[in-house]
Amino acid sequence: MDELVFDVFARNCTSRETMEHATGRWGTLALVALLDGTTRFNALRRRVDGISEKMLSQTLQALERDGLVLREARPTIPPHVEYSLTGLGTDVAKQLHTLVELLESRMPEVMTAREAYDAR
Amino acid sequence: MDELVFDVFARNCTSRETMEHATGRWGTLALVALLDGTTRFNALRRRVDGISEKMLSQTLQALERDGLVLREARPTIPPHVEYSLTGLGTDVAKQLHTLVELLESRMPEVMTAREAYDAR
DNA sequence: CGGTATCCGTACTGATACTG
DNA sequence: CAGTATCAGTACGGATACCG
Repeated sequence: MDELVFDVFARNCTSRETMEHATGRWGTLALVALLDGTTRFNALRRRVDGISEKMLSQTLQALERDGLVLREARPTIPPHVEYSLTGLGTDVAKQLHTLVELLESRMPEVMTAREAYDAR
Repeated sequence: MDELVFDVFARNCTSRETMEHATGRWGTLALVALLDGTTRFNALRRRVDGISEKMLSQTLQALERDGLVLREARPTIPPHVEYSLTGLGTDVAKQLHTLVELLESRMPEVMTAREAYDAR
C-alpha cells in the first residue's frame, strides 16, 4: 500500500510541494491577483510589485502544472496570453485571500509584538 | 501620510513579510503542528519531518517576533522550553490548516493535472 | 507581447560540532 | 534539552540580453 504521501508533515510529501507553490513568496500573490479575473502576463507583472519576468513565469508554470492556474494563448502577433484560475485554484486563492486579509487587519498587533521583541 | 504599508501587492510591505514567515516552507508546518497544543522544541522537530534544528529555531524566532508564537522557557536543568500559539497565531494557523486540508483532499486533481501537463 | 537563456551574487539550507 | 556557531553547497532571485 501507499504511504501517506499527502500528509504535509511527511518529508516526501506531494501536498507539501503543492503547498509551497501556492503559499510561496510569489505563489500567493499571483493567485490572489488572479481572483480579480483573467489577466495577461504583463498586467500580472505590474500588479505584483517587485516580481521579475523570470519569477512570474516560473511561478505561473508551477501553478499551471499543479492545476491551479489555466493558461490560454492565442496564436496572434503580437502574442496574447491570458491566465485565470481553475476551480481548484479559485478555492485555494480564496483561502489565501482570507489569510491575507486576516493578517493585514491585524498588522498593528504584529508591529506591537515586534517592538516588544526587539526591545529586549 | 503613510503609504499603504499593509497592502501585500506593494513591494515594501510589512504584511508581505509576515505572510512569508507564516506561509513559508517551515512556517506553515510549525504553525499547524502547534494547533495540537503547547509543544517542546524537540517534539516539534520530530513532528515536522525533515526540518533541521537551525531552521526550526529560525522559524520559531521569526514567528515569535511577529507575535504568532509564544515561547516560554523554564530556567531548569536541563532546559524546558515550550512553544504555543498566541491568539493571532491560532487564527492564522487555523486558516493555514484549512488550506492544507483543502489541498490534501484535492491532491488527486493536482496529480491528474500534472500528468496532463507533463504529457505535452 | 510573452516569454526563454544566461550569468552571477547572495541568501537560504543542512551537517556537524559545540555549549549551558 | 534547547539551542548557537561555523561552514560548504545549492538553489533562489534579479539583471540583462535575446527570440518568435
